[in-house]
Amino acid sequence: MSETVSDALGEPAPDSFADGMDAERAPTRSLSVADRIRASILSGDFEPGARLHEVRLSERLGVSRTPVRSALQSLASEGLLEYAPNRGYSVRRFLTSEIVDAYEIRTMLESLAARLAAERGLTDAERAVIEGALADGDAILAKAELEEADRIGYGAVNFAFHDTIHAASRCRMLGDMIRMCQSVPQSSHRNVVSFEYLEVRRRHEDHHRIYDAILLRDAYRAEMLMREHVASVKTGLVRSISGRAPRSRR
Amino acid sequence: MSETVSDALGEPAPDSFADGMDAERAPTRSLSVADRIRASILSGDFEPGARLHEVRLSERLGVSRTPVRSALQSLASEGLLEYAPNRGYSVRRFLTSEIVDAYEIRTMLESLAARLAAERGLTDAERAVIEGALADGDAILAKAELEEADRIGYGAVNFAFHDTIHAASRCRMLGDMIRMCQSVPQSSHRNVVSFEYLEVRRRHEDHHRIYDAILLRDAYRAEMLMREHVASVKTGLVRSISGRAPRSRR
DNA sequence: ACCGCAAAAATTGCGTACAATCCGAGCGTC
DNA sequence: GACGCTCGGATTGTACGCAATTTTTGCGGT
Repeated sequence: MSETVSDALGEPAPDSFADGMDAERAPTRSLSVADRIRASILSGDFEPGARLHEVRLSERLGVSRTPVRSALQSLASEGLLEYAPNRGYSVRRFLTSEIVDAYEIRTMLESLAARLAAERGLTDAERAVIEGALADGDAILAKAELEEADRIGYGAVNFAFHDTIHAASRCRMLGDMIRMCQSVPQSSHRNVVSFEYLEVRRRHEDHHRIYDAILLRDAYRAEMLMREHVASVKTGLVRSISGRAPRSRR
Repeated sequence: MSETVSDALGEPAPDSFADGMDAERAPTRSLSVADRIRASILSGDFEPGARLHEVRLSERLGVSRTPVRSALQSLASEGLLEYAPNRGYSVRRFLTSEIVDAYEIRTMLESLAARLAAERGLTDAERAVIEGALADGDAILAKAELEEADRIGYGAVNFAFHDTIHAASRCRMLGDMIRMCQSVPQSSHRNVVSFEYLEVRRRHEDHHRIYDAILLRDAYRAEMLMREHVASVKTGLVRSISGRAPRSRR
């Protein structure tokens, strides 16, 4: 059993691209268009390095170039696209080294979030969410084997756990940066991390310990546990990339 | 003797706002306008929370609303402005806690950069730059007292040192994120950090040790030294904010 | 006076036309 | 045949006008 790395530590799922039926909950076309293009890229509709022509996108999406340009600029600032003046936007090409590096960064940021959460404490609501997530995870793992539905369920549990800690850090910039790390597409869904029962169980145990440390306001332990927790996912990713060490960069 | 925190670890200096004489080296109006508005904000031309009206800016800058809108969006993604759909952009208000938090984040990121630099090694050019910066710093500190020019000179030395390590991390996202931390305006140049001779000397000694660790490929030591190096600046900032502990948040 | 509501003003969002720039094909020269 | 140049098409950058939304203003009721 294995799943994409993205689920290993929790991540929102994209939806389809050119569905004109899009509910368009977004308050403005620019934002809506950005969401749709982002989802399209993350679902692999464009080759890495492909140019994104403003007119074609605007025709395909049924809007003018203006909101498309705005959306492209947003996506570039998110790191999903590259921009060259007078030469437009293209899908950013991620080297495997960049994907691994994103986990290095995320390791530092998530461990900081855990430390800050421990230092600053949790609200009642946050405690409730985490305890719910831990209980749900316990339930899923009570069975000795994981089905597809369990993996999806655990992904949600996992996301709730981490997301709540980000919130508990009371530091918006930190959450934003972690989001940027998560938005690095995992090499077009090609890189998978080992997702065996024991791996999940171990990560879930980590969650329990991290929560304990935060509750006890043990900032140092919370930081170190979270650091190891995320770093282990990186290690698994590196290993799965093909058993050999992360290849030289550039 | 003291200087703004921004110089304590190196940061580019902004230039004036509406100087139409602006060389406009930027390849496009949008980028040029973004630079000018950014400089204007960082130099304190706008109150925190102030709305930025597109038409007024476009008139003041002598361009149409289109590049202004593009520039505002860029600045918002940099974290300098806040955006609300249909309600425009306003200068982001930074709580002192957010400024301190930015240093917390930067501590983690810079220490990671130092570790990666140690793991991955320096190019000849990078070694040369750092050794030059260290030598220049030695020269400045040979005198037992610092004049204004020395402080400016040391700021440049300091910037070169850190910037080269960021580059040596071979991790673009890391550099980008550190830049975001640096772009948090230090509470309108009001927060200053102790900048006495001994403080600078100590930081310069840190630089020497960090460089040694990187040269020796001692990743752990490089990380820890850099962590303490940046954290000490944060501590100084917190102390200078008024001698009392960082006040409770929210 | 205070509150709610409606119309007007101000401001942002979007569409479209035009200008500037970039890229490649074709041609001429060496 | 290779190199450089010019020209044409394609694409992005900018200006401007109108539509949509928000905010302010003004009025009537209580």
